[in-house]
Amino acid sequence: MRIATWNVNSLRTRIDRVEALLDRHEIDVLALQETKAREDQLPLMGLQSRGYEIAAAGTNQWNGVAIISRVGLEDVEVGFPGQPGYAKDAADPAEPESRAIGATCGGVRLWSLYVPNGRKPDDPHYVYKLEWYAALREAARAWVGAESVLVGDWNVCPTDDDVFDVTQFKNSTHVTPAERAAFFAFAEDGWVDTVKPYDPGYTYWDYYRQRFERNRGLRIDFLLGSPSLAARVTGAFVDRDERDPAQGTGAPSDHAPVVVDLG
DNA sequence: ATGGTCGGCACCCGA
Repeated sequence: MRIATWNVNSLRTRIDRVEALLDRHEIDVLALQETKAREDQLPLMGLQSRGYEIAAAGTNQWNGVAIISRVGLEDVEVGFPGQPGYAKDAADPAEPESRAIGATCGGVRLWSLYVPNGRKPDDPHYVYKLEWYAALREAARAWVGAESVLVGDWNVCPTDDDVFDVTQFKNSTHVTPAERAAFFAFAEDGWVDTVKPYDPGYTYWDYYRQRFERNRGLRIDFLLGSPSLAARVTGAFVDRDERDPAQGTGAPSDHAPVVVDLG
């Protein structure tokens, strides 16, 4: 079985690229982030004609996630237990908890995750990000004993090797000790980075300043497997060609898809 | 310290 994750930066804008990706790599299960589409806006025809089902949640802003599967899509769950929302102010209710969707596909429990960006280390969104990480870790303890995988845009560079130049991130999120600790806490619970042994390369390049052409990227998209799922991994790769502005039609997403094979 | 480029219920704001 072949699973993949991709921060697509608008599913409607890039539906042709999604379909081409599924075809090109014969992907069985694809997790998407930043779909920027409500359920009533999903482009379904080309997916259904290829034999895929889709489950999605979110708004048309940044927090949309989805799972596309041709090996079954069961027990769909929007949001994980205890997932915090973000309240813009005391009077407003927390925003909809739509940055995580889970499903069982081909016997594997998969979560498509978009970890909150955090904006700036002194921003309330940064505190929210750390709370979100802690709540996810707690919820994930219930899944680590089964064949499970946590995939998506984690919005963190775990080590300095995962940033093209860490000195440019002095007052930025993604590299702070607290974010890195929040990410590495998953390893303490048994979660395994399934991609790094096969491809430790960047997965994101900013649209500005020809960052892709100069290979000045970040590694922030991960597939963390439970021990029993990690034992099945036979290979993995980052599809850099999908990020190449010189290939394909129209602007690419700023993230590359990440693919993992299970034996 | 800026600015550069994307996307969307858009002419700004968040990534």
